Amino acid sequence: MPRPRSLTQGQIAAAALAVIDRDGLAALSMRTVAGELGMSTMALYRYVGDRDELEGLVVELVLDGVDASPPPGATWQERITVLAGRVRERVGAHPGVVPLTMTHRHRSAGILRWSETVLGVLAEAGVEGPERVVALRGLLSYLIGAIQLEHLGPLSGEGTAAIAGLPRAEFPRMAETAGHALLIGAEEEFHGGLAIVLRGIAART
Amino acid sequence: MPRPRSLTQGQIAAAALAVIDRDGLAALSMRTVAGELGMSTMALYRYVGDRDELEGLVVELVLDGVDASPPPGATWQERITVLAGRVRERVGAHPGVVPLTMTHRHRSAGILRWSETVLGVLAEAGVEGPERVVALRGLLSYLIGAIQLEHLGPLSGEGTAAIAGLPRAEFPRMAETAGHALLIGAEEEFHGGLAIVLRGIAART
DNA sequence: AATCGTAAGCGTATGTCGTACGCCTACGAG
DNA sequence: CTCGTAGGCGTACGACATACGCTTACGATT
Repeated sequence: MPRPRSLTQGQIAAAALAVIDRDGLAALSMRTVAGELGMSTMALYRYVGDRDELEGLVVELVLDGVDASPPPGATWQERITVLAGRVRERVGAHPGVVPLTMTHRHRSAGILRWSETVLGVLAEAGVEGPERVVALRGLLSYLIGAIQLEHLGPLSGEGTAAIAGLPRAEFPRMAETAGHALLIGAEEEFHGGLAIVLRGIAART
Repeated sequence: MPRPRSLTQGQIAAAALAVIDRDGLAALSMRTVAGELGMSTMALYRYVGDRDELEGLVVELVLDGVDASPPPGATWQERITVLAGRVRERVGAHPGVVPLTMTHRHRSAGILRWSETVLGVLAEAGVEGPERVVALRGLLSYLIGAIQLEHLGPLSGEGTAAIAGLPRAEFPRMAETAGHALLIGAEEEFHGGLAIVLRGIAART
């Protein structure tokens, strides 16, 4: 009977994501998103309860875009690598939302499906019971940390600069390591770390 | 010649940390910290350039409290476990600062010393060159992710509730896994995941 | 075709935030 | 005793989230 809604939550989320992608996370506000949609600020509150919920929708939009279907791959390690890569790729396409993903991760049905698929692959690999819980959480921990390190770590090269300027006498290993670090790309680093975790799961006692 | 400073940056950071520990991260503002110190709001700006710098000081205070001395332990795995545990313990004592640690991590000299020590232990273990960089970053990724998962994951049990209410038919593995998850404490989960990473480093090709 | 209840959409207002700017004043060197 | 410097503070401004109440478009009913 009443007036129909003119926008879906998906359109709201898309507008917010557009603001973040264009002007950065700091530019996200109820005003900017409303402006992006051509509505007044308060009209937005007919669609979302508060700013927090808006952020949740953005994360949902990004994370639900992750393909959770069982991936190709000869071994279970390859399959999990594909699955992890999908998350990294999708989130990496919108670096601004990285800080939001942690707090709103649980709202995404897509990421739950993704977890379900990962658990299936782990089961294939013979990982069972509590061991499988620990493996999944370990994998998730690495994935979260690695993505954050990749996108929030340098922060305009501040970190790299700090390490480069370290007193070599007091930090001999760091200085040496910084040299090696230059030879390694982000991609290689991510997959190298992931390979460590996968070897660790495979080599369970 | 001029009037001497009446406060150190350490005292400022301690006041801010007290606010966070008592009233949560959301309560942190220039006004509340100034109030905690018994000064006016603007007096604070004689000590810190802006809010961002204040946050950096808090992270520094927390992270510099991590003992970076070479730890006891028969094997290198045990030594790294002790080192990682120190960070988890220290940060876990101030859960409110967890969201700040990622963005301001690099400002802490203490965490650099900690990294130096970790690199030393990895060297002992025979991990060299670029392989050592990947191992350190992998370890860091896991540590960051695990700590965040531990402190931002449940968020008033919202995540657990969401998983518990999942349609069993569509998410058979998740349902099964949730059951196992109840048997595992946070401590056990953290060390289990860390053990995976350490096994993965040990089993390097 | 006329009516009317409902919810969409908006304008205004409040309180909080970070912080720019300028004044006053305590201090220690001369 | 004096005076330049820098510490400390009050006021003010613009941006923010959001509570509240008004107006208006719509579609189901008459």
